[in-house]
Amino acid sequence: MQSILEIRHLQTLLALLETGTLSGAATRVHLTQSALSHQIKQLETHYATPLFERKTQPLRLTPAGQRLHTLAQAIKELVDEAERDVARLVQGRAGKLRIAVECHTCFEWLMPAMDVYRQNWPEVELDLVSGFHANPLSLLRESKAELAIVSEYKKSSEAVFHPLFGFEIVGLVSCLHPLAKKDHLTPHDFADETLITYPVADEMLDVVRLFLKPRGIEPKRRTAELTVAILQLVASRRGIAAMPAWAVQSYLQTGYVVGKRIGKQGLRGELYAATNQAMAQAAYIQDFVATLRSVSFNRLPGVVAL
Amino acid sequence: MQSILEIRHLQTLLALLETGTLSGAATRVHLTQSALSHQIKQLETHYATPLFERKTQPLRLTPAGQRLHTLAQAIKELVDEAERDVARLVQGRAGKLRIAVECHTCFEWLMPAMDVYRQNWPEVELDLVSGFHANPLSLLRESKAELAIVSEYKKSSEAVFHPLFGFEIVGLVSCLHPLAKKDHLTPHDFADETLITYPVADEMLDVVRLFLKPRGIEPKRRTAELTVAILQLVASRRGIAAMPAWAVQSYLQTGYVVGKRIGKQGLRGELYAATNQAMAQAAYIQDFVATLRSVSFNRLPGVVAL
DNA sequence: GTAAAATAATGAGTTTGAATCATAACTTGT
DNA sequence: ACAAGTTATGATTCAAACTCATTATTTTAC
Repeated sequence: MQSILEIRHLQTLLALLETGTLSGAATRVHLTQSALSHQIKQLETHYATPLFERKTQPLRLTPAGQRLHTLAQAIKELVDEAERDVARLVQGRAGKLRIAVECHTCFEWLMPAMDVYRQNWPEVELDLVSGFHANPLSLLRESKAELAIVSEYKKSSEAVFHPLFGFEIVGLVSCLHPLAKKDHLTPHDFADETLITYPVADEMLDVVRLFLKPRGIEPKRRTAELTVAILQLVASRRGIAAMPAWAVQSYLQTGYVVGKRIGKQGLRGELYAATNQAMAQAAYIQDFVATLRSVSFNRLPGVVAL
Repeated sequence: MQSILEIRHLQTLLALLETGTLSGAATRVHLTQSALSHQIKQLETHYATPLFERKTQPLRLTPAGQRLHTLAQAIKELVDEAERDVARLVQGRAGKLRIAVECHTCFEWLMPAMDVYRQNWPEVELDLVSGFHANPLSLLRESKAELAIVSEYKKSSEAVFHPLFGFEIVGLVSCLHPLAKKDHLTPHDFADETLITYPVADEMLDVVRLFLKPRGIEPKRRTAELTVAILQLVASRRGIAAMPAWAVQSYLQTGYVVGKRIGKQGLRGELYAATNQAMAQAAYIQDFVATLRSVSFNRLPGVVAL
C-alpha cells in the first residue's frame, strides 16, 4: 500500500551496481551479504517483481530494477548536494585544504578525486604539500597541512584516521623469471633478488615493513622514481618489486610482468586519510574523504571498504 | 559522519509544513507527536543546527530547514514518479477508472484531484458515473464503476475501504438567528427548524443519520441542489443546514451565516474510497486514492487523516 | 494578566524490524 | 565433479524507532 522505500535501499542498489555482486555491495556499505539479500527481497515482494537477474554474470537489472537504480542515482545527487548546502549554511564558508601525500602511486586516484571535489566545493583552496615527507602526521601537527594520506592506522589523541580503502599488494616479477611459476612468493624468495622500490624510507614500504623486516630478510635494493620505470626494470629482470594491485593492473595486461601473491595469504595494504581533531568536524573535509572513497571505489579494481 | 537521512525524515518535514504543527504532522503520517519530535531532534543534532524556529506562529523554517524541505519536495516528486513507472512496468497498461460519487460537495476536491491524477496517468480512462446513486457499492459489484466515494465504513468481504479523511460537520444558521448565540446545537434545536439539505436519501445525510434520527427528531425539511442555494436559504432564515466545514469555510467569511458545532462534541464525518478486492491491488487505483488524500489535505481546511 | 488549552520536549520503556549468524542452495570455473 | 564463490533462508539478536506518560512551553481566551 504505502511506499516502504528508504534511502538505505537506494544506497544498496547503487553499491550493487558498482560492485557487481551482492557480497561486494555488502562490504561497500558495511553490512552483511545477508542483510542486503533481505533488503532486496523486501523491495521485490513490495513491488511484486524481481529487481535483478540472478544466475547471470555480469549482473543485470530487470526493467523495474533499472528504474529504481536511475532513481537512486538521481536521489544520491540531490541528497549529497543538499547536505553540502546545509553544511555550508551551518559552518559558514569552508577553508583551506592542503594535502600531504607520502604515497607515490596515490596520485592516480587523488587527482581525479580532487577534480570531482573542486566542482562541489569551488571555494575551498586545494593544495598539495610539495615533496614527500617522512612523517606527514607532523605536518598536521604543525598546521602545514589539513589532511595526510597515510598507510597505517596509529592510535593517536591528536590525529583522526579516516579509513579510505584496503587492497592487495602484489609481487612483480618478469614473466621469464623462475618465480613466475610459483603460486605465491615467500620471504625467502626475496632474499636473493634485488628489490626495486620508490626512493622512500623503509617504513613507507609495506613489503619491507610487514613482510621482510619481521623475518629479518634484507635483500639488495634499488630505487626508481616512477612506476613505469620500476615496471621496466622488473621486465628487464633487474629485480622484483611490490606494488598495489590497483596501481599496476594495466601494466600486467601486457604480460611481460606478472603479479604474484606475497605470502600465502597475500599482503594487504590499507590507506587512511588523517586529519587533526578540529578538521575532522568540518563538513568540507568530511566530504573530501567521502569523495576520495567513492572515486577510488569506482576507478580502482579490487579495492574494498575498510 | 555518514548521512542518517532517510525518506521517513523527509516525509515528516513535508507533513510539518503542510500542517503547520508537529502534532498535525503526526496524525498526517500516522505517528505520534513524540515520534516526530524525536525524529527532528535527531536531524538537528546530526546537522548541528535547528531546523525550525519554535515559539513562532506560523511555523518558520531555518535556512537549513528550508534547504532540507526543498530536498524533500524534489525527492517526493522523483520517488512518486519512479514508483508509478515501476507499477506500469509490473502491472502493464492501466485500465479504466469510473468513479461513483454520492456526495454533492465532494466535487470540490474531486475535480482538482482528477486533474492532478490525469497528469500522472494519462492512459487511464477517467470517468464519472453520472447521477447519484442510493447505493454506490452496488455499482462496484455490478462492475459499473471501479471506485466509489462513500461516507461510511462497512465491513464487507467484497469491497475494500480506503480511508480518505475525517472532518467536522458544522451547523449553519443565519447570524441573526437566536441559535447563533449558542455554543453548540442540540438535537432539540433542530426540532422547530426547517432542515435544508441536498435532495438525497436520509442515509446519505450524516446529521440525520447520526444526530437526529437516533434521538427520534424529525424536523421539517426542504431541499436544494446547490451548496450556494442552501447557504442563501440559511442566510434568508428559511431554515438551518449542516455541511462539512471544509465545504463552507469561504462562505462563512462573509459573516451572514455562522457555523455552529453540532452536539457538545461536534459531529464528525468521514469519507472513504471503496473499491472491490481486485481493483485495490492495482497501482493506478492505489495512486488515485493517494492523490485524493494529498489533494484534499492540501486544499481543504481542517481535514485530518483517518 | 491569569487560567485554560494546545503544542512541543523529554526520558523511560516497549516493540518492531533490520541486521547478524549459521547454514543451505545454487552457479561457475577448473 | 569438486571447489570456490555467490546468493537465499530462517532463527536469533539487537538497535533504534516509536509509544507512553509527563513536564515544559506557547497560544488563546476570558
